Amino acid sequence: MSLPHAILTALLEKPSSGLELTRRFDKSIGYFWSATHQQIYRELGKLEADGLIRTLPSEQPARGQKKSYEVLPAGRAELARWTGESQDPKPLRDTLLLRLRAAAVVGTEGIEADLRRHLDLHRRQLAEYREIERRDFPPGKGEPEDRLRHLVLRAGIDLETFWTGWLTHALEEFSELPPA
Amino acid sequence: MSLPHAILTALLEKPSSGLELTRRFDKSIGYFWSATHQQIYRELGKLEADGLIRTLPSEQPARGQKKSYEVLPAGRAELARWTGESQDPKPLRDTLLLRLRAAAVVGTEGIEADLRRHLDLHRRQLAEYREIERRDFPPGKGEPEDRLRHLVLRAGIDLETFWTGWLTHALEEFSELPPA
DNA sequence: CCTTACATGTAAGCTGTTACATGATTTT
DNA sequence: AAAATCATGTAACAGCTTACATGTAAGG
Repeated sequence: MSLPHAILTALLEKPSSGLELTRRFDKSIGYFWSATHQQIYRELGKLEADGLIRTLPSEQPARGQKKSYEVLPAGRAELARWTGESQDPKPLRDTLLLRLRAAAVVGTEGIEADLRRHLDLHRRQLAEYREIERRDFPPGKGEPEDRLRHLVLRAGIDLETFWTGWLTHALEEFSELPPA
Repeated sequence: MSLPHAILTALLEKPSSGLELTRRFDKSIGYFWSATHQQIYRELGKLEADGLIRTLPSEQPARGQKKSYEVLPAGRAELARWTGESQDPKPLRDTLLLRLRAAAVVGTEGIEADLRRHLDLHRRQLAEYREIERRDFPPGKGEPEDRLRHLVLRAGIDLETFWTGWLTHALEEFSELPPA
């Protein structure tokens, strides 16, 4: 149950409307926690009902009208509590690895092209992360909050580096495999 | 929708009962696709209803009695189709990275201890994978199926290597951060 | 006006999680 | 005979996905 906390974090960084949040979940936040607009609207309703956020007083709510939210003290407290809590890492669930394991049984027909496609996607993502790093985190120390955010971005960079490396290796293996 | 295909793969590798599958999902298969026994029993029912698997003829089904399944030709065909299909990689969803991002806003209270705990867990997992590699994949070429399975295990090893490296780096950063 | 983009929301279905229920087998 | 373990299953709920519905605002 992390979506409400992802939204609280986003709103603390900057009060936003549902659609603005959706946009931000397609970028920075979405790099490690994705969500659709339906998830976000539903969760905003719950958070408001629970008294963790409220609509900005300046704007009057109406259907089809923009409605921005900000975090209340109770919301900040809940986020701090959740952040400091001990949590177990979730077991991995990766379709591509599963498909490779299946391919060992039913044959590799068609999967090599998709490995190439994934490699390309991960290379693009890696390039994007590196560009963000160059732009937002110039060499030098910076504020503690920036160092934490840089650390998170570093995880993204290292993960994409892993995938591109592993996929490259996988494709080499395929080129040595007997043809189907 | 990958659980049925994970089960088909497991059953092709070896016909099994629900509980045996559950055990195997706690080990090898579960390293990249986890599932609880309730998910497995429900899915076995669906797969049987869809004519993709059947109970072994030798055993008569009864509540509380062991009931083993094997894959039918239609099941193998469906697995081959799914394996060769083009699929997009799922966006990352990682709670630890989210918590770090939240910590940049609400403070790092309590999170450092959990980073240490995660580092320890990932080190153990890495050691386990390396032991499996040593035991099951001795140097030398081997059969194509084995090379594919080795490739999958390699992904696990490289992923755990990434996490241990990144967590070590993260803890170094924390030691340089001003105390809360 | 008409279309497009913006903005919020409803509904249904599927997947995953947690707690519990029931019968069979083995051990003490 | 009781207790523990094996094995399968039911029920309820929470979370995510997909498709659709509704209204507003801006540009041509």
